[in-house]
Amino acid sequence: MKTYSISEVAKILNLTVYTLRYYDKEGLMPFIERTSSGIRMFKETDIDALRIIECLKSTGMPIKEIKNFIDWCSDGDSTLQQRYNMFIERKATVEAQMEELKKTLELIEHKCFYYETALEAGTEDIHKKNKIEITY
Amino acid sequence: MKTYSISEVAKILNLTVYTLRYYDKEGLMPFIERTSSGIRMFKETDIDALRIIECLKSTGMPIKEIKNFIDWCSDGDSTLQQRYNMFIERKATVEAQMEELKKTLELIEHKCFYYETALEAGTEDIHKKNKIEITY
DNA sequence: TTAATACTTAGAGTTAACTCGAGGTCAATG
DNA sequence: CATTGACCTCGAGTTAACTCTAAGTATTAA
Repeated sequence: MKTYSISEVAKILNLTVYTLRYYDKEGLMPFIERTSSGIRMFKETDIDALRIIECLKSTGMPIKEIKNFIDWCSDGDSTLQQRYNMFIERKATVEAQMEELKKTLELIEHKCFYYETALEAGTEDIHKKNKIEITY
Repeated sequence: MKTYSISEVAKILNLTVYTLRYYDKEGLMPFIERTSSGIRMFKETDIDALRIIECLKSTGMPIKEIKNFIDWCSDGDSTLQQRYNMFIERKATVEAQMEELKKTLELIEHKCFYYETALEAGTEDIHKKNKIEITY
């Protein structure tokens, strides 16, 4: 079974070796095996696990909470409910984030339009009722 | 014209007074007027400006870059192009973030399904070809 | 066999974004 | 006229997530 070095994994996942070692130090990678001389050997399944970690991270989950999940995984079937609950909760937060982003995008698109017309007019004043105000 | 105190604005925008003062310290609020005794008086337009700041922040823009934008606003029409470019760029990053989130959501939904079936079966083993592996 | 290269650890340093404490001012109320 | 509460500044402290340095080990290539 092929294994990967830390720098190979860093390249694959677009992370730095520092970050990977930091994750290991924080207990996010209890599954990584080592050579007799202590060098980490990453299996394909380890890389998949890291992808899940990255996925959770991208939902804004702090590393300490991700560690809880990793610990539950090591604990086996007795923690299935917790893990399920966690993903259901994550699903809700991501959906909320998408809603947030949608609103953000709308405001930004409005501003794009605002500046487009201001550029055409050569001045922002066309958007101001009262020309003394500055609109941010 | 009605004005608001810092604590009122904090309540409206769901921020702390500490955060608002921090933004001011960082130069994000050069437009806020003060009473003769130095107390900040927020106008409606100031609150709108803060909403834009929050919007930019929610796209992941660091405060120093938001400050650039605020400075451009104070500089007037000569910076219209920069500000337009900035919003176009923000639009692109938000769209990329939405794509990212979509993928994240798919993975999470997959995991919800994974744990749902595992819970029904009472064990995670049903998902494993090789029952010795742990799947994270 | 020696040089280069990639790995190891422990622990210190960095950065962003708050977050707060101390000490002070000011306006209103009993 | 003293007290209360909301405001002020300055600067220190906190936290998360890296990011890096130093000192050392292991593997390969000439």
